[in-house]
Amino acid sequence: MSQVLPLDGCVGADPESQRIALVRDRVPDDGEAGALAALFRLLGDVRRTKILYALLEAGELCVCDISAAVQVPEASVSQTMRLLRASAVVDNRREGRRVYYRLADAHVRMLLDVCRAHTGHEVSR
Amino acid sequence: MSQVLPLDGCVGADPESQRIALVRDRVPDDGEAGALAALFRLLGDVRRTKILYALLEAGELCVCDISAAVQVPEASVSQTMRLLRASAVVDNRREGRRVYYRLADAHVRMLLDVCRAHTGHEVSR
DNA sequence: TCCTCATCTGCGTGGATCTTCAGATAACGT
DNA sequence: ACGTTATCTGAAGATCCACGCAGATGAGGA
Repeated sequence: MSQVLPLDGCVGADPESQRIALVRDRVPDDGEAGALAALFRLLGDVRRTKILYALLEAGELCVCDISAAVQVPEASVSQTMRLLRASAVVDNRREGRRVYYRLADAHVRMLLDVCRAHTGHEVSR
Repeated sequence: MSQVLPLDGCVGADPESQRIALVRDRVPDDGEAGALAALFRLLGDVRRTKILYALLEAGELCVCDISAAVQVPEASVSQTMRLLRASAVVDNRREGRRVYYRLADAHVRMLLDVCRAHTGHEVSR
């Protein structure tokens, strides 16, 4: 493990440093920050991003449909969906030999919308 | 480049496959998906996540303040901020020998809020 | 001008992650 | 029960990226 930082530099004993101490206490700890980062990292892949936006458009798709929609081998899609489902980003529903996937909740849809808005490729609705 | 997939599997010529074709056209292309994924990936790191939430709390912090708040060497913070600034996730302002960073816009703040809400660590406001 | 402090940059290494292949499992129709 | 189709799983190889050090740059004060 890394030793505690000396806390030198421009930080002194002024009221300013007390403000920093307050911020330090409110910053997410390793556990929470890890969970938050894991969610973002899950969305941070071109293939997964395409799949998620396909689901955002279509509402519900099975593996072979996703494969056709984003031009990715079915085995890869399946593996990707496992990751997304493990982190509750998507839900699944079995119907016969097909497994249909959909975005898990409104939070995920909101993340996708806000991100697209930020990058400027906003969709005219 | 990768050859086009055979499009076999469960996809036929039914109206269903036409729906899939429509979805395929609306899925972000490699360029846009790359930009979207890059933004998410940028947020998908424990260190960066902590820094961003620190900025969300504090509003504006200089490199040495961030270093103290998240317990990370200043050089590492500096390097991290360069990445975040390159993708317009944060803005910076120079004042004397200090450089103050802040979250770039409301979109970023919204992403952080929604993500925190999804992981269940919601803040009481 | 010289010195100090805050910040920035380049490089090498280690670890984590994505991709693909090949086979296993599950469900349906006959 | 058998064969076919859709989906899932495990492992190996290649790739990418973060981390930390060590030195460079820029700004301010004496």
